[in-house]
Amino acid sequence: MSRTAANAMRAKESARVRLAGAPSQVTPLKPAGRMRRRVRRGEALFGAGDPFSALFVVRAGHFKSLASSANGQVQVTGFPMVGDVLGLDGIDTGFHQCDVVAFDNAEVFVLPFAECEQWSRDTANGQRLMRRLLAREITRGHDHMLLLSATRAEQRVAIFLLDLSERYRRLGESRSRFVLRMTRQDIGSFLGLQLETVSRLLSHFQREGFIQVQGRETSMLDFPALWRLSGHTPDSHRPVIEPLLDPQGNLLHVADTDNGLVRM
Amino acid sequence: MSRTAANAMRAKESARVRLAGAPSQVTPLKPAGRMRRRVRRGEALFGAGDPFSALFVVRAGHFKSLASSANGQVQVTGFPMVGDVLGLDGIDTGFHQCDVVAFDNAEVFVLPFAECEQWSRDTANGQRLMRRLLAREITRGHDHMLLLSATRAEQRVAIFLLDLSERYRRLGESRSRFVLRMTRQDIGSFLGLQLETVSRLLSHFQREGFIQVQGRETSMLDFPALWRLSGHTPDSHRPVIEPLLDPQGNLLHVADTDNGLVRM
DNA sequence: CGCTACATTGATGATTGTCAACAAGTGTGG
DNA sequence: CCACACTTGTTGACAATCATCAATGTAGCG
Repeated sequence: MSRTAANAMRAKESARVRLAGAPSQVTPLKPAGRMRRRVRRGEALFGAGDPFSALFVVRAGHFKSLASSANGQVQVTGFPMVGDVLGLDGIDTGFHQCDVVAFDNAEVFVLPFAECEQWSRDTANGQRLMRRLLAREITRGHDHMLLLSATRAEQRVAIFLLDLSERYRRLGESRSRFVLRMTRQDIGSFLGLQLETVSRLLSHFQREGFIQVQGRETSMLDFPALWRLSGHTPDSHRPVIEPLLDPQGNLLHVADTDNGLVRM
Repeated sequence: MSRTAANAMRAKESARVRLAGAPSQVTPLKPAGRMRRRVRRGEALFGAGDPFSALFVVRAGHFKSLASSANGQVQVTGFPMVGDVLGLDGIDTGFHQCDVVAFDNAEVFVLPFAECEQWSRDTANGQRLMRRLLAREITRGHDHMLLLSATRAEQRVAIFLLDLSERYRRLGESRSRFVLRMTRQDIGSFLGLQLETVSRLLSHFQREGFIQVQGRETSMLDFPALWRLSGHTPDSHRPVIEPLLDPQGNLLHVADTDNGLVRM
């Protein structure tokens, strides 16, 4: 089954189930998610210092986001992919604080921030959604800090692989076979390690039979072993991230009383 | 563009606009900041899993905030003090994700979240303030990640000391003499180091004449040296953090077009 | 006053960063 | 189409930093 089909099915079911419980919560929503922007491989969606005017939702492609300190130190803070929201870092100051660069030819939905603000003012759902997007970003930051302070490099790499795998699974793709879009250096920066350490550990995991790597082609062979190395358990992971848009680009509606979604 | 350049640009623009446009932005604000809560030394203001119902602004005292992962790993994510806002992490799920513990007998203003929501819906200023509080927390997270990925422990400790010094200065206290409220272990957790490493580096800094430490009594003796170790420059630091309340507990008002403050 | 938590310091070894060489893949231009 | 430069990835040798273990000292608190 194609990934699109799988997602459509899930979305449909989700809509049905939730509609029963929270019909009164449904309110009309402007189809602002129609505006799109293409970003070519290697190009930046936006850079630190750019004036902030819109949020973006990834529709296709893979990105990396980079935070940089004044002294020139740069760190990869994330690898956004389909369904992820970008640009939240610009809300505070009105200027983006991060660079976001595309790994491949990508496409994003553009949500002009003025509209988001309006929507956030006019509807309780909009307000909730905006708040939760921001709050989730904070939680993501905490998770990353915990990752960075994980003592052993082995542990960090294992967590990284499992996390990526889980994200692909949620998108309806294979959780055991995927392509690493980023370089070893990007991974290293994200994990607070040198690229050689990353390379060595991937090779090590392969020798142990936990994974198979050939360049960026990756297969997860032994999940239990990786979970053991990661120090976590499969279910100990974060709650499911609610998408803002469905695969067709329709805005979703966040109900109040539960964490469910209603398709508009 | 570098962060420094962006900040400089913003500051300049902000200054200009503030003088011209801000006064008309003033609107009445409910004095919700009057409700208080005391927290005794060692007690938790809230803990992970507690239902979220309010935000807090520190009025007096010192805290540490702790993020914990499912496997039991705990990390210090910050050392909130007077003027800092606590509880933002609970907005997403309705339950707090962090523990916040007082180092001394402390007092906080309580801002019931229902009021914040109402205020955020009814006034443009409220909306802005809420958003910016959240967005700032995201930026703070990025800064901490950069700190954690600073390669050398020496650098991390230097940054930690300078950051603390700067925060005290902003509160009108001495930037060169202060007391570390937290243990070496807390510092280590915050910096991703072992407590022994922290202790050793503080001793080392003292031998070099950069600081003087005696237990938790700390004097900063050689700022230039510390800046050099930190890899930063004094002005490369964060923009001034806007307080939510002034020292008397009056709510402040954030104007729209700039980053200035107007006292209500 | 003794207990407990906290801090300092030393010795040691493991993990990881650094430097270096080389291989493999990618894109460019002749 | 091939040669070439360039980026990326792998692997080895070595050194340095930092974690670990352990002993001792110190301050705060009942």
